[in-house]
Amino acid sequence: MDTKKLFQKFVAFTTAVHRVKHEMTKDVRTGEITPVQYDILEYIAVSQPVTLSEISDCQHLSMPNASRELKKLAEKNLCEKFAASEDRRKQYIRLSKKGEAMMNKVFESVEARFLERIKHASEEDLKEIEHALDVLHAKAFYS
Amino acid sequence: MDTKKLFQKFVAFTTAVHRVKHEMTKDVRTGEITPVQYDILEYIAVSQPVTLSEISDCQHLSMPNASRELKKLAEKNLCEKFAASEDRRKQYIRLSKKGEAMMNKVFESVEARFLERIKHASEEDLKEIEHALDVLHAKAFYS
DNA sequence: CTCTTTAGTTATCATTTGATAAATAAATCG
DNA sequence: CGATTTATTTATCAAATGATAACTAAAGAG
Repeated sequence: MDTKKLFQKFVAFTTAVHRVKHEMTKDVRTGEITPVQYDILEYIAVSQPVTLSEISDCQHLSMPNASRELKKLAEKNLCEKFAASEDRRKQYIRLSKKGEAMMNKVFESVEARFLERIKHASEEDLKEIEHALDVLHAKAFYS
Repeated sequence: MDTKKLFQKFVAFTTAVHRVKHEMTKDVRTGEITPVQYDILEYIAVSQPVTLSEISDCQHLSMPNASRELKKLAEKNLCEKFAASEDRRKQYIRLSKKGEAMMNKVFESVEARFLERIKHASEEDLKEIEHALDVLHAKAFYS
């Protein structure tokens, strides 16, 4: 196998994923939050409940900066902190009602665009897409 | 086909691509340039020669901001502008020798990590990966 | 019970990024 | 030719982000 060619495809593909993701989410960000705050909210939505340390690690933010941004999100009533019973230093974070509502709207909108994007795909195509997602996730974009 | 489930895979996959790309490129950025400047350089490297307007469009930067960042890159001798003969308002932009050298090193390093990432894949696996890249690029992450 | 480590906060400062207004200069349109 | 559009620049300001130091409070180790 010509891995050089494979690598080029890998790069082009990665760029395409970036572009498409940006296009699908660019206007879902309300004026209320910054890009970094949106990323944090998205992460919480998918992984809640999470700790501050996890946000810091996964979003590549220092603890002080993560703490600051989370405070702003809490002030905007988009997420809530609650103490962990096992360890009183820790706190778990989850979306508030308002945060849930916002992220639900976001995901609905993104899903609609996704469906639009695959609307001309046949049942076969969809199977192929699903399989391709599984393959790449497992063999190239694993953690 | 359960498109709900497919959408969830799509989201999880997109996140994984982000994460992997970040991991593969995080330390290739020398201290000399900012993240936005790195993105511009990467875009020039792949698409050169490009115009300022193209950078502005593709990198989602306003013209004034694109112009500013490009000026900084030119001052660092990482890229060069040259007038377009057809239209004297335009200028084409390409990497300088130094910029080429920098980006070559970057791509080498990323390629090495890519190879590391797929080193345990069999010849069959590689074929499957390549096919999956083609399928997804054409049917889900097209432009 | 001290010592060290872990989780998180607050404050501060520098840098980066984004947004906007106003300018130049060349191309194109009528 | 004059008016408009296109490509780009410069300047300026506000906001977002990143980095660092110094702090509190609880947990865990010996």
